Order: sequence, then structure tokens, then C-alpha cells
Amino acid sequence: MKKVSISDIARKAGVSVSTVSFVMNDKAVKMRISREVIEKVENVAREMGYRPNQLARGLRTGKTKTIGLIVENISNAFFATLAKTIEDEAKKYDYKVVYCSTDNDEEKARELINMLSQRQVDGYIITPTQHLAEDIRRLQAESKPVVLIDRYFPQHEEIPAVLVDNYEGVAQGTEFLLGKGYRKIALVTIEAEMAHMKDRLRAYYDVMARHGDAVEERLVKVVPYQFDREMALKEIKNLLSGTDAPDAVFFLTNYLGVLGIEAIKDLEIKIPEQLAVLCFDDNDIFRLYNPTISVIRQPIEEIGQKAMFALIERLKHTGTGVYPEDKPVKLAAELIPRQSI
Amino acid sequence: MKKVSISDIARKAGVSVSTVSFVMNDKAVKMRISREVIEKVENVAREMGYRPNQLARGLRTGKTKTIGLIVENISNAFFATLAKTIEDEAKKYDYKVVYCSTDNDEEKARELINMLSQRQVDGYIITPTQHLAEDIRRLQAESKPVVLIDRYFPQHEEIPAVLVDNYEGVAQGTEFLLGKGYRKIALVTIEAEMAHMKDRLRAYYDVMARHGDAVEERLVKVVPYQFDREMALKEIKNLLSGTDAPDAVFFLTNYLGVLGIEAIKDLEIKIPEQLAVLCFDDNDIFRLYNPTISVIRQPIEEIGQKAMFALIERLKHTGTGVYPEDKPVKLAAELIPRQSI
DNA sequence: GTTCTACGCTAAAACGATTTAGTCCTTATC
DNA sequence: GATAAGGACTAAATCGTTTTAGCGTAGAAC
Repeated sequence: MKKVSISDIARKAGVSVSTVSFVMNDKAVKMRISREVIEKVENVAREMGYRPNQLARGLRTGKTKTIGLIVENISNAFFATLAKTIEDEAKKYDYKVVYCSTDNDEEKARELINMLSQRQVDGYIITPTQHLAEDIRRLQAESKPVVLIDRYFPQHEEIPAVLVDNYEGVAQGTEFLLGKGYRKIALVTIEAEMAHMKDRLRAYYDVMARHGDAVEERLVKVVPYQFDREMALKEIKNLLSGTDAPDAVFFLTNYLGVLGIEAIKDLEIKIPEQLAVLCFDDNDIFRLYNPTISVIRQPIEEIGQKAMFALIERLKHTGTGVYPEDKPVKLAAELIPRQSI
Repeated sequence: MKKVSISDIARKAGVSVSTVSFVMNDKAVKMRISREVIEKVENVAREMGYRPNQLARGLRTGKTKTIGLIVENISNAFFATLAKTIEDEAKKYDYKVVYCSTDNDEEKARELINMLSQRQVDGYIITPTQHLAEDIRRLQAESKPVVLIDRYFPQHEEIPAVLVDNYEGVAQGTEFLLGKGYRKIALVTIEAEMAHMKDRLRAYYDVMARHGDAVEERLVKVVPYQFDREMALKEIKNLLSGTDAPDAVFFLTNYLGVLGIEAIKDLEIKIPEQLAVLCFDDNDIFRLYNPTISVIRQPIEEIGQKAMFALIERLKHTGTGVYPEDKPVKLAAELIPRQSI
């Protein structure tokens, strides 16, 4: 049993394909198709279970009503929530989203852009990796709208982006720890190749300096980009134990925090008596852990909504020459104090 | 700047589109295109950055090299891992996967099938909801291969499925608890509308009966299908507290377990001294929680691989009339004892 | 009686690929 | 010297839609 096409409907209803097309696209009235014919066609289409072929439609119209979403890793809670929000938001505007993960691999990101481009998505929401600016400019040159999320290229103001204010978030967290009287504040971060991570790191240094506490470099642990789980665990344990151990630790990402919890658990360090813990970006585990872990919460839903809105605006305006303002948008983070401080 | 099409390449290279097509599809030799022309075309294509339009290609060939993956909820750890495995596996066979979540909603599932069907995916891997068998039969009638995962329709042996042996898994877990001397074993499950959950529940009853322990119905908590978080939390707390509280609890799903942990934490019940805890299906939280929580682990990777393999087999054989055997496949679960018992 | 307009619909081109059936040269065969 | 047999390509149909231009008829206008 083959799929039914528009011409099957036309044949069975005794009309032309054009007529069927008009009826199916609610253009029947505009094209002054008669009541009877409209009903006839609708009935036949329903009976035969007609579903228009989106490939053909997309080929003809140049629009697929699909947007491509590229995130770092869809199984990470942060990106999963973001993806969900974006999908829900897209649905409101009658767009479908197809998502994929880069695993933070530059080459893979490029491949994904290519794949989505070949599949003719109408627009892109991308969590970029390093060195992706050129590829994104190329999409823009093909007049495909792109909005970045979570990360941005400071030197490319013409690429719109929606992200949390990383600098403010970490500054706020560091101030909070200092305010609570902690002095030896350790920091665990990932190799900062992109601006958003550099902003986070810079905030820590700035705040510490502002309080007259020069940062002790031994307290800053930079985990390499593509890290080995066991290796990283060992390094964090190293940082947190020993004679002159820190009295607080600030993890700059979600998964580093989870790793940190594991390290602290293995070392049997008491939170918060021996060590205060703060993490950038929330996670189910932090809410449930015993004790609960304080976090800097990113406004995930807001990021998703704003990004989608920005994209839709651009989608509406493609070809009109009228463009919404670009420039990255930074949203406020929120400190959520829990038992770990 | 518009996208370059095959005819742009043809024009620039001074050959016909057919020739370009042959070269791009490695059929040049078979079509005895000369060395020089091949190189010429390849160079022009590279220079102009030609990427074939997959819509056009799919329309013409009837194959999109895409498979549709429908899961319950992509932000759930179990499905996220499954999706990742399936995606990796698909890549080996040169297929792309587009995934979407039903949120366990029958209507949404149907819509998703429709959407994927309109987009002409070549095959489906589906975590079905109730009453979806007919819709799936319809796909099969259109000779689109389908493989179910995680769930199945016992009354439809002609729909292939790959899942864990739910009955064996829960039986093993219950035996284990009994073997450790626990007698008042509570059970928390979700309203069992589909076979896989019925199997789990039945295993518990069977094993209890086999040991001569008739199940006390007050120890079995069935959380309604679309549950309210706070409500469910309260009910679980009810079950676990009071004068004649259970000495062990078995959560039949991942997210019920997480909810349970939260309840137990709120009640300040000591694990495992006051209450032993076991959960069907693993989760990061269980590995990290203090104490660590014992689980029945599903062989997620194996499910993904076997499902993908089964689908590929069917994809290869579509139209040949030769079909691989159907019938659901059940894989062994593994008990992972941790501190909670 | 011819020309207009409106009505209700259809023909055909177009989107960008793939693929079948040629076409037009050479060169080989008898 | 006519025919056959490659060799190296190309023309055109096709996939399933959308959309523009147009066609035939009927009644209105002059």
C-alpha cells in the first residue's frame, strides 16, 4: 500500500491537482472554489488519509517550517531543559525543531550545520563551539537567520545571541561567599576557550581583587577541555584535600559540580562545616543532595524564549531587508542559597 | 547570496546536470565519465561549496536516510542515553535520526508519527503509548519499518520490539530484598496501563506469593498516570511513614525513585537502617546519593543497538518480501547492589 | 451582436535532484 | 564500405507539491 499523493485525491475527486492544493491550503475561497467541490475534496482527502509530502512542499516553497537546534549535549540537564523550552516555543509559531549535539567538537559542529543546511532548515539556534563564527557568517550570507544561545562571539556583534550574564553571575556568587566569611575560595573551571567561560573566570578574579584578596593560583583548577573523568576526579580531590585546603569551592559548570560532589563524597568532607560549595547552573542532583547544594541559577526558560523570539523575528523579516537589532543579549542570573553554604 | 544547485555546477563546469549528478554520487566510473571531466566537476563543486539539497534528493529517490525516534521524554536520563546510543549506532549505517518526545500522551504520539511520516522518514523507533498499535500497523502497511523500544504490545507479535525483561528484573529485585530478610516490602509504581509495567507489577506479586508472603495491599502505592508532583510526594510519604511502616521500598521507575528519595529525605528516614531502597532503572542521582541507592539496571546500550540493528535489517529488506523475524526481544536486567540495602 | 467581467476551475512551470534511454562520435569487425 | 560496438556524455521524465497564468462559459453592458 503506497502513500496517497495529491494527484490520487484529484483523480478520485474528479478535479485537478491545483484545486486540491487550494483546498488543502485554505486558499479555496480566495480562488473561488465552490462549496460543493471544497467539500468533495475534503471528504476524499479525509477518507484516503492524505498527508502532504513535506519534502515536495519544502522543495517548492523553499520553506520547511523547521528550525535546527544545535546544543553541546542533549543529555545534559541544562541543554535538555533548554531544548524542551525551545521546542514548546517553536510549536507556538508552528515550527518543528530538530536537535543535535556537538559534544563540544568543532568539526562535529560544522558537520551538523552542513547536515541541517542540506535539509533546508529555515533557521538555526546554535550553542557554538570555538572558531565557528565563519561558518555562521556563511549561513547569514545565505540569509538563514541564526541565534546563538549560551555562548557568543564578543568580536562578532552582528551575530545575535541570548545568554546569561556570566560575569555578573559569578561576581554575585563570589561576593556571596566572601560575605559569608569564606576566604580561601577555590575555583574549578573548564579550560576557558570561549568568551562565556572567560567572563566567568574574570569575574572571580575581579571580585577577589576588589576585596583585596589576591587569588592564590593553587586554588584555581582548570580542567582540560576534553577531560578524562577519573583524571578530573583525582585533580579535584587534590585541590580540596591536603593541609592548606580551601574553605569554599565554586564550580563553574554543572557537570564539574556533579564531579565535585563525587570527589567530596569520596573524601568524606563535611559540607558546609569543612567546605562550602557553590555551583554555576542548577541540576536535580543539587536540589536533592544531602545537604542541598547552593547554585547560581540560569534563567533557562527565558533564554529559550528570548532566543526563539529573536529567531522568529528574523524569520519573518528575511528578504525584506528590514532586520531586527542584533547584538548579544545578557540575562540576569539568580543566586539560590541552599544548605551547602 | 543564494545556495548553489546542481545546475549551477553544471553551467560553470560546462557539462550537463546528469554528469554532475553521476560525479557527485560516485557513479562517474560506471557511467564512463572521463578523468578530466570528473576532476573539473569536482573542482567546481568544491569551489562553489555545493551541498546537494536533501529535500530534492529525498523526493526523487523516496529515501531520506533519516529515521524517526519517538521517546517518552528526551530529558529523562534513560531516554537521553538511549537516544544517544541510537544516534551513534545510526551514524554507522549512515542514517540521521530526528527525535521527539510524547510526554506519554497518546494524541501527541499520533501527531508525532504523522509529522515524521510527512517528512518521509525511512523508518521508526518508537516508545509507544497505549492504543498506538493501530497507528503502527498503518506504518507497517505503508512498508515503513518500525521497531518498538522499552515497551511492547503482547497481543501484536508482528510488531518487533526490544526491551528489558521487566518481569525477570523485578522478580530478581524482590527475591534479593526477601533474601536480605526484609519482609514488609512496599512497592511504588505508576498506573500500569501498558504491558511492560504490568509485567513488573506481576513479578512482585508472584515472587511474594511464592515465598508465602501474601502482599499487603496497603504497601502497594499506584501513582496515577499524569501525576501532580506534590501530590505524589505526599502519597509516597504517607506510604513510608506511620506506625506499621515498611522496612523496604521498591520503586518501579527511575523518576518515582527520584521522587522517593526526596520523600525519604524530607521524612529524615535513615537508609538502609530504617528503610532499604531499591529502584528499577539507574540514574546519576542514585550513584551519587548518600548513601548510594541500589538499582536494577537496564542494558540501555544493548537495547539501543539491538533496536537499531533490527531496524536496519528491515530497512535493507523493504520491498524484497523477505522479512526478518519479528517478535519482541527481551534482554536481561542486572541487579546493582549499593549501600541502600 | 460584439465586447467585458466574473466565475470556477485547470494547465503547466517550477523547485533540485536522480535515472533511463538515447545521441553522436570513433574505432573495430567482417 | 556497411554494420556493430563501445565510449562519453546529454535530454528528458520523474518525484509531489505550489502558484501563476489562462480558458471556457454565462450574463451584463453598450
